[in-house]
Amino acid sequence: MAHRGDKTACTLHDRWEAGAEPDYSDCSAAYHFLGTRWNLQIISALLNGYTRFTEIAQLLNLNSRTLAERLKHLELEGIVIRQVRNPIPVRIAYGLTAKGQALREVLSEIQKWAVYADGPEAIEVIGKKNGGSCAERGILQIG
Amino acid sequence: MAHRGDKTACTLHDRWEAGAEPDYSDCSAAYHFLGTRWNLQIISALLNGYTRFTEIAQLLNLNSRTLAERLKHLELEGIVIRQVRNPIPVRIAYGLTAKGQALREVLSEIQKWAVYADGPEAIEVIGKKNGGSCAERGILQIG
DNA sequence: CCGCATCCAACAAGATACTG
DNA sequence: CAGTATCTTGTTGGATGCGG
Repeated sequence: MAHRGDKTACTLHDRWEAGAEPDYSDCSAAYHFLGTRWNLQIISALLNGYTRFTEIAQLLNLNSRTLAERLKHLELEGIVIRQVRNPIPVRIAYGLTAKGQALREVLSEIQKWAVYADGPEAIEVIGKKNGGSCAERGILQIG
Repeated sequence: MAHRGDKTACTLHDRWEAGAEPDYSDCSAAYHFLGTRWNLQIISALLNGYTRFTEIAQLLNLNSRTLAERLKHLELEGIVIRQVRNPIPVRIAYGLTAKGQALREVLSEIQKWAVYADGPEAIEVIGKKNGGSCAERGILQIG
């Protein structure tokens, strides 16, 4: 996942120097982070009160290796806290920092979008599996 | 179970029909989609008015193979439209459907979060506008 | 047992070259 | 310009195994 960094490198400064608009510049880091697989789901699980490693792994059907890796990243980002609750048997509780909890707004927006996206217009796709063609609906406007 | 090869035209509906549990929320499909690499950045670019293939590729430092793949996928999801503007020389304009534009709210929330997240903790980076070292603080893991 | 590290197969993304 | 073909590299995730 380090490919892009080599080229684009430090996004914030580079974009400023390049004269890019603040619109895009500030959040390429956030996009990259949120666009990393499982991060959204993990945060969602934590927001919903799940705190244990294996709980989350089972909930998301995620193997332990990847989960451990993601949690470590999230910890380094200051989004997740790791608390050792019990030494033996090992009991660890994961939770969100303030910065992590601030993502609740984002996740909430995503939920709203998901409902909208599944609701009005994505209804006739149900005949999947067979034809395989997924999108045939009339599409609307262009930016 | 393999969450791996989801790349093949796996739509939102495919996901929940495949047995994604609504346990933690009913939008795991949306999480999966938004959590797919490059999708957020591509949508952001489109929202910001970029319409051309090479434009987007350069903006994101993304190679053409992956960009083509992602755009095709986004088209199948009904989020992106591909319009042929000129046959020769080939001129194609990409844009967002209504469903895609509805993501503006989500991206906007992400921006807000990014500002907040960079604010209190990564002040040094934001403070200076001219060149120099990119990130002292570890928040921007980009890479 | 629980959390996590290590090894390894499978797949996704990058670089480059090439077509219309 | 907008892709496709192909080869190479990097990342992901399952199996396994270990320390506590």
